Amino acid sequence: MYAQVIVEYSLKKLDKTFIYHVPGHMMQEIKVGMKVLVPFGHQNIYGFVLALQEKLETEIETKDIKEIVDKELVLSKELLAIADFLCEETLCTKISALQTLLPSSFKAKTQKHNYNQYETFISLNENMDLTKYKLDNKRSKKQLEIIEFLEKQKKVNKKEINSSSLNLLIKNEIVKVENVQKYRLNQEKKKEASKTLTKDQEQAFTQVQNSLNKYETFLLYGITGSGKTEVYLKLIKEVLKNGKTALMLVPEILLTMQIVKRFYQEFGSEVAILHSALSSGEKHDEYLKIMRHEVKIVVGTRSAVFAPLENLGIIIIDEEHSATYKQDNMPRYNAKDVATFRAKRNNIPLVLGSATPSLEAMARAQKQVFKLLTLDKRIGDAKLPLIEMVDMSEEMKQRNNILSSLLQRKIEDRLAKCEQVILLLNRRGFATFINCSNCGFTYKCPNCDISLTYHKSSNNLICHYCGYQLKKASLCPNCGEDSLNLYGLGTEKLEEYVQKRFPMAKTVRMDQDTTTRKGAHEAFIEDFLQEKYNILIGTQMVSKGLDFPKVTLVGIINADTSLNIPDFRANENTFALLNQVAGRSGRSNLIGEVVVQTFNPDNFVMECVQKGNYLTFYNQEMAIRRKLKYPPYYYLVGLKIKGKDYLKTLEEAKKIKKYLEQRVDPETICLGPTTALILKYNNEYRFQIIIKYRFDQKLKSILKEIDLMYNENKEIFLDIDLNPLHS
DNA sequence: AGCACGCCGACT
DNA sequence: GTCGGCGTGCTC
Repeated sequence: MYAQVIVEYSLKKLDKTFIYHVPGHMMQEIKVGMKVLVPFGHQNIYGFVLALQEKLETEIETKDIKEIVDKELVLSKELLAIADFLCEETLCTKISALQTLLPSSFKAKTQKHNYNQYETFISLNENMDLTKYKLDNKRSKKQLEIIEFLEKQKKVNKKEINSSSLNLLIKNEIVKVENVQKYRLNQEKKKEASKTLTKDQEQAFTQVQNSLNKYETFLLYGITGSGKTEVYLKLIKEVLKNGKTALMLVPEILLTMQIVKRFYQEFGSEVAILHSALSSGEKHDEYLKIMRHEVKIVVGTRSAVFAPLENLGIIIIDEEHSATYKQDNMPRYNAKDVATFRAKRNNIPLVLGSATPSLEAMARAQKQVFKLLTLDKRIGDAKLPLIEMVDMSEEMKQRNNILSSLLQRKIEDRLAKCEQVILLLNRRGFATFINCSNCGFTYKCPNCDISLTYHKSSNNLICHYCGYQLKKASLCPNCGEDSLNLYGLGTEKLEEYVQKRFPMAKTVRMDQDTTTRKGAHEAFIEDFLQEKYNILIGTQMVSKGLDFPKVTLVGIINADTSLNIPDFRANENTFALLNQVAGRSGRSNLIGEVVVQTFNPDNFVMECVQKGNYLTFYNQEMAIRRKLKYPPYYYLVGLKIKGKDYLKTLEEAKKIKKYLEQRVDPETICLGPTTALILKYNNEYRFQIIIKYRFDQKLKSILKEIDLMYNENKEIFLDIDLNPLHS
């Protein structure tokens, strides 16, 4: 028997199977989807078996497979099909598709490490004659004690006893030893009385329930606080009742910890979680639980969409509009597409939930491709917050350039009432750039084409793109004068300002800089929930999924930052972000307020945020997308051409553009090359070409061709992004 | 990716 | 005469 093996190196040249002979002793065990060790050239490397065959089609020399690496790991037909799908959707190699399906501990790679952890249990060996053993008067008192203890306890952890007498008992086979795999994460079920659903929730539930046995996509459009999670929980319970399994994706687990807790309460050890903040050992264990069918539900971030659940009954994607579902390095897959693929394959429903659906999703719902389910009321007596816009250009005249007088008054009011406040500023650090008033010098990143952000706590200047760091000098490094001025506002400065302005308030800042320590994020949230702080200051980290009943005021400090990014999704992202944060206010019986500080109060996005009107936003933004030929009316492809030499790279980009234009469908639009948003990044110049198309049968093969052409090129790097989220 | 093979420069 | 530089070519 022979096996087709794909090897561990991700190279276009090696993107094919190699045929190996299966030695006789492996014949019974070997299966398609297994990881094997094979001799390759002058070394032994790892690979996956993609097919088995009896005979060789052509007479070629073959080598023997060395060993089956892990008998438990067998990639299912479905996982292998997903790998094919990924190759097709992202133009990546087969092996890199397979590797991205797996947590790092299971990938095919040469360095290895044993991830399994065991616990040792001891018990009495029933096959031995205990009475006889005990009667032997050579036995020490300690030994007899242990035997007695084990007679009562039956089985105990070896750690509880561990003594030399125990070791003697083990040697004499009176006590037997058992190694049991220990999982790093364990959750007890804490049964909380299931909440009864509201009429709206019930209706949404029933509609999905009615199509549990067929492929259908639902868009659950539910405003913030409308209780989407409870609908998910009930659906999953229903699916489990039918003996099937469930997959639930969330944008970022840390920010959705409250949802995960709900899942643990409800399902306990039936849940596995998968996300990037887990250690590789923890991920390994969670993955094993899934493979061994010990869990029925997987909750996780993007890559959890590859969870090897069998007998899937439903896939749910919460916060469907979130950009985190798309991987922004190779392979650039979108978990939503993978979920759709799996839902189709398994004939099961896919539920997309959001308070601010992506335009793509809502457009499909409007065209009846997706079934629209609406939750337009908040649970309980909670009312939607009152949103006020403040024109910051007016405030600036009164020198209120950080907090408007309205926001200041309202903060004072909340502090007096002992209610809580969230302030959102989507920019970390202290000052966004530093400028010398004497000679005009500014600090810039030497690797990237942007100015450095000043972080006061560490007195560092940091590039937020490549991570370059520099200690800040007190005098201008160019002219030596003491005339460096700080401009721009970051969360660090905001916190300092708030502390000065409201000295009696306790503030806490949550951004990448304060939450790097593992668990810091959760600790902040827990403390804020317990009202140890009055004011929470943070980046968009504070916007998602959190439920603080005592928060009655949300201040959005600079609502325009995300609006001014030159990206076709800037409006959509801004609306989603502002709506999301606003939704943090007034989630209980207390009425909530939101103050949005903006320089563009007349912008339609701001108007829609103010009215909390998603559908108006949707309609207006759709008109813009149609006019400018952007998704969902057109599909996009983004090509990035990168290289160390500015001119050579630009020349090559122009060549690619020309080549494309000659070959694509006449209806297809090719734009560029233009400089990328950040022209120089990590010492490379970057240009981009955008392709817009509606139907183009040939496009993918043309792209594959171009990709191959630049594969060998050592000076120019080509990066193709099918359906990019940004442009 | 890694490793061998191969063909040119400064050394015991 | 040899050690070693890294260019190129191949891996069932």
